[in-house]
Amino acid sequence: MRLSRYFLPILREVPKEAEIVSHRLMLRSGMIRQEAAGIYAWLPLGHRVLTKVCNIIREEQNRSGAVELLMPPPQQADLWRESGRYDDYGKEMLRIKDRHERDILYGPTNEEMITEIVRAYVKSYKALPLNLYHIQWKFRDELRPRFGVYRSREFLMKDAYSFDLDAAGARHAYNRMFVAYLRTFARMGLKAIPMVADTGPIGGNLSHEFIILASTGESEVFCHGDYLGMTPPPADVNFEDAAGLQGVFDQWTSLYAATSEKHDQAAFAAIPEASRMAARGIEVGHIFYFGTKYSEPFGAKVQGPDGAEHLLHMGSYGIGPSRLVAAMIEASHDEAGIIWPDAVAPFQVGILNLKSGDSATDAACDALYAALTKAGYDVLYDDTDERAGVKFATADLIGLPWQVLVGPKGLAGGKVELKRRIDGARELIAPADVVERLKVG
RNA sequence: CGGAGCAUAGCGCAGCCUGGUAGCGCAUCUGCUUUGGGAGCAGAGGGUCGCAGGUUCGAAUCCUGCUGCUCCGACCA
Repeated sequence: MRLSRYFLPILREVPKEAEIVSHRLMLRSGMIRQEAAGIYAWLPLGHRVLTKVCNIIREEQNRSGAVELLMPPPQQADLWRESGRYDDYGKEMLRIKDRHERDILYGPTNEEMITEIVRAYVKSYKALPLNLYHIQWKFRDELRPRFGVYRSREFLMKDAYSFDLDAAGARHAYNRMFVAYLRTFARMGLKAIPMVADTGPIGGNLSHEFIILASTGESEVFCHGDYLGMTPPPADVNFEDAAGLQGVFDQWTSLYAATSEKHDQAAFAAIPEASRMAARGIEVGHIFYFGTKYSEPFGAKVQGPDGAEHLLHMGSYGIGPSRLVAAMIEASHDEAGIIWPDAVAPFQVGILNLKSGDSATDAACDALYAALTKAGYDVLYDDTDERAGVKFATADLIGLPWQVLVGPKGLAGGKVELKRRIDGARELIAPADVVERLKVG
């Protein structure tokens, strides 16, 4: 993409409402624009990151055996009356009347709808296990939205719902998601720690929050320091192997880790002092096993091998991609701007033409742009006629992981400069070697 | 939902108290000079001063109502 043809509204000054660093940087780098309290438009740069985050989530959900569908944001109130949550949910639920005075709501979650769908079609244990997920906009009318897309009213959520014949099957389903989540966050360059959690209004008896550590995190968390050194499960983990997955689960839950609500001072004190970590955390995922809480009111049953009818055992599993984007910035930035992990960077490589209009520099940039694009990289080519300093500042602000600086000084020696955003390391390199060099990482 | 505040150009702000032709910085456009870490000079464009009433010869400014937004607290992917 040529920057001169792109839509990247960079702000030099920060809008006053932005309190936390991720909100400030998302506004400054032209990723989002606020349209109302807690409601945001995703501008092209932000949309690119959000899309990449969703794709990683999607790949790992699919790998674990979950199946994607798409349910609508508006739902009929009657569906929620079946579970009793239409009255329970309170003012967080956005309620609407259509032209026929029918009660409609903008979905804050989808347990009811997915249970209705499964109830309609799934009649036999042979269709199980089943895990259906979608990535869709949710609305929760928060008392006080804040911190940009971190706590917005409209937000994107990946929500998965598992259906099994019995508690043992549901436990396997829970562990599949547990492992998929470990992999998902690791691929985004995040160290997410699973912590014992409250089940809250969703109900149930087994639940974990996935927390990443960041000094600006909302909740206080306590855990064993060894979590930071643990290796996530590999890509070829066997999701059919119930015992193997339970082993991974046991390993990742063997050490102490809890949010402040579930904190056990005595257990924490038992950890050797050097390994005790008390920090701030950001919740980026939450998984629940809740048994027959919804299948019972909905009458969602299948016939088992014994010929009898069995209520489905369910779990639900959420990740907020829009919040995740903000969380990644909280966890990875410096004074100059965002530092994106390669996997989610809006563009992997930036080409900075330090002297637009100089024919040799233009030609070198054009050639590099063509070569990198052909090699499959997402490239942002800054071909504007801004000064070099402006281009450096822009590339660092929007967090391009690799930056190729092309100017007359370097080209005089047959070189361009390759800069790594994360540590500022630079190396002089021949333009023809850039593609090969990036493969090394 | 309790408490506090704000609303004037894309962004940040002044002007309001004491009514009298709507301003500053950044950004944008034009020209010249610059050109490897957010350039300089000169010029230009851009506003129903959140909305609706009222007071007044005259309202950004005073009064009333409304709307939107932000911050602090309790709740939340």
